[in-house]
Amino acid sequence: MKELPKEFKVLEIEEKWQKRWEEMGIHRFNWKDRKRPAYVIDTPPPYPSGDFHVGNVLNWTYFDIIARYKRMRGYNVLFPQGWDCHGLPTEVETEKEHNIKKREVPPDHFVKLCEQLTSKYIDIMKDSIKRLAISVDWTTEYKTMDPDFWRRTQLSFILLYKKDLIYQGTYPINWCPRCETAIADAEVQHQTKQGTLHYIKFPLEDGEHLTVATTRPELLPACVTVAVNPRDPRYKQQVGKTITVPAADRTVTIITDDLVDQKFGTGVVMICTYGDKADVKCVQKHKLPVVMVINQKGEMNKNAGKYAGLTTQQAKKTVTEDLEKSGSIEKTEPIQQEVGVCWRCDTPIEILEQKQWFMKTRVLTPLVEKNTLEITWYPDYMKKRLIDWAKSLDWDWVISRQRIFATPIPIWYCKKCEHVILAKSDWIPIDPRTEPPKTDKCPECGSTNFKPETDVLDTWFDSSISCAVHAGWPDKKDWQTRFPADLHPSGYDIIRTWAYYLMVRHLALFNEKPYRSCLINGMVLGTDGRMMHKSLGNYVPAPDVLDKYGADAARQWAATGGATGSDIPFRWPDVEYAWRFLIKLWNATRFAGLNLQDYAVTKKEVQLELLDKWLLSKLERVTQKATEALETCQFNIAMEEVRDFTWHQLCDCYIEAIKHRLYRREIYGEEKRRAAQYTLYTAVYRILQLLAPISPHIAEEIYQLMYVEDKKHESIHISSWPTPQKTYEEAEKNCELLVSVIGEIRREKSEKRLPLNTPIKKLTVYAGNRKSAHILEQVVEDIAGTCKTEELIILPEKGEGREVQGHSNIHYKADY
RNA sequence: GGGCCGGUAGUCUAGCUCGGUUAGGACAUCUGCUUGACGUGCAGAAGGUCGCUGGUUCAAAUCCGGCCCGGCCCA
Repeated sequence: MKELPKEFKVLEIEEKWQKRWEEMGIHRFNWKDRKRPAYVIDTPPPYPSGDFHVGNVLNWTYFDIIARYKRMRGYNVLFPQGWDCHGLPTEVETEKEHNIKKREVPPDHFVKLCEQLTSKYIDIMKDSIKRLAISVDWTTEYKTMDPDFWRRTQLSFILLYKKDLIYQGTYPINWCPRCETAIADAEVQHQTKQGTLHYIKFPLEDGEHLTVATTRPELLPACVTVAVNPRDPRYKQQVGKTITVPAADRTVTIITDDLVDQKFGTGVVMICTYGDKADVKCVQKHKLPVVMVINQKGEMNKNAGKYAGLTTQQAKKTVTEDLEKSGSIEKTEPIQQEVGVCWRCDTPIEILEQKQWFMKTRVLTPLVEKNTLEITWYPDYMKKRLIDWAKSLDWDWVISRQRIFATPIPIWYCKKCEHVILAKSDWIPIDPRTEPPKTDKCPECGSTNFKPETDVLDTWFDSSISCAVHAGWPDKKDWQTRFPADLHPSGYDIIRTWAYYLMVRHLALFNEKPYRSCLINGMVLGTDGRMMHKSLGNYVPAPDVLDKYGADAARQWAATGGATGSDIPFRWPDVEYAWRFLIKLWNATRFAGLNLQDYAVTKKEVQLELLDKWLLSKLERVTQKATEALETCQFNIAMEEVRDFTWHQLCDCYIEAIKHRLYRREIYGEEKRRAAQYTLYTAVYRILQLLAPISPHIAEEIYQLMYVEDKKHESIHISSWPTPQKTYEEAEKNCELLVSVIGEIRREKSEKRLPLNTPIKKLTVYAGNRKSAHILEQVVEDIAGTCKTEELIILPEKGEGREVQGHSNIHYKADY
């Protein structure tokens, strides 16, 4: 057994073990192991943004704790690591960096530039992940931009196409005019914005008019009807009449629809192509004409007449001015409105009708619900978010994107007959933008001229097959033995995307749920209580924390910040407290080490004192509680149990009370010293084991110095998780008396402003009855030794003096 | 408008599933103290209408109803 150095050099130690673990390969999954059960983590591949913030620290710590815990429980843990590379921000940044427009260079060239940028960011994030000691198996690393990965994405497309779950069609979709691409419902966020409600007069044939309230006068050229609620008595007479749309050369017929809210504006609304989803519903229901007035860049097109060429903002202004001139505006008023915006760039989205590729997701909703309910959720109520989301979807998933850096859609079209040619599974990976189909002629018309599909796939189409890919699909024949994954971790903000897309895609492909349990983390809040965000100035980069206090402390903050699933405020004092605990543990084990130098580990029975049994019994309870807590992902409880036991039970109470035995064997004897040594040795090792999943470096460092020769595991992280041992219930109960008496004496010394090591000349304890007296007699040495008592008398009778808190029949008198 | 979550000392948080201990802890505050591992420490102290309200119960932070406030998601 080696002595621990006086100083605990956190950063040095952490770096050392991160390297050694990688050399040892203890985090690697054994693909051939048939003995140990596998435990598969569906690591969400991060998007390589180059940032690793404390929010990442939180969620990565959560599932790394599970990974390390499960390894110690004897599982063959598959903890893979991928990168979800494709994405619009990378395209935008690449354009900026090289001062080019993506459509101006060949797609394969642009993709190369995006790949370079992505690789740079992956390296940065990889460093942070390693510094946090996330125990991923780096031999499994993959990038969704690698052809070997997108081969799988394309294969999934082919399979779903053949299952008739993918179709092409012209439907309304969400469109980001800045990104110039379709986006899915999940990619639309809602913001409250200040808008203006315009009350516009629509002339009736008889010279009267109806007033329509709208926030989007620029859509007047797209107005195809005017609607009122069928139960609205104000407009009963007008239904069916013809009305003129101002600013557009058009008359329409007034209809009724239940969707119209009588209380909004005047109760008369215009239906256009498309102001919102309600318009879409109304147009479909009444089979109204579609008049697209906005193009893909967010500009008015020729259908907008004189407004063609203006942006929607300019058009809003110009139309309003025109209406004012003609006296068509009755009034305007400010209004708070919810606007759908693109989640990547905050640009208000438009609803356009376009030819796109879709996956049939809504037909799977009952299956999604059933499987969601079969999954274990931590915490349980989070399942509702997924179910509610799935049920609320109005449209199928639009999977085509008008971008470049993404997985190509493996489709060509016959130039002559428009026949769709789907890639065969042995053609992929293939990029239709640069490669022709591997066939001579169109199977329909025999033509040899093809044109490629230039659209690409939604990035979620890559990342939503991760569970199957991690398991080894489609190449490893036994991939289904590792599927579904045991754990899918996710923030609650991405349940509707990540958790949902995984669910719907794996169900569609394999008719099986992708994961058996789902671990949800909350958001990290800044010290001001608001969600941590760069723009709010309350942002803390992870390296700041790691540089100052190290990974073990940062991980403790993550574990103890709050209940799993709830939002966790970032607090420097918490990290500092965690760091102080590490120092405390270091010093306690250093004390143990110094006093264990002559301790020989043998199987020989030791004669345990009451206090030893008390500590060992408490140790078993902590073990049990920590185990139960980890089994249910209650990291805060697990850590607090270990921390509280170590700091208070072991250090403040037990160590202080055995010093006399350790230091003065000539008085107390070798056997009692050995019992204290055995107890210390056992307790410290157990603490290290319980702490290992949460603060892995310090646990390893102390283990390697003090225990490796005896325990012989290459690393503490592959030692077996402790199973419950014998408890001593009577010793626990009796020792509470001892602890109370010592506590009362300390309190008295404190009140009298005396140092704790002030000797007591004579201490007389009135135990109140024979039973208590008998118990205290067994621990006289502990009381005397801890409280520096020269003469100690225990009497069974009741007596005068200071009352021991919690034991009203016990009193004592101390003479100093 | 709907759904979900939260409201516990100055601040943050645990406990609520399954009602019963003096409501646990951290930070901050105050008072002391070299206990031969640790002042990065130790021993103490003070600080609470458990959002409000009604109900169930012998008993409610905990269960049920209503309301108020905050957050998130969705219309």
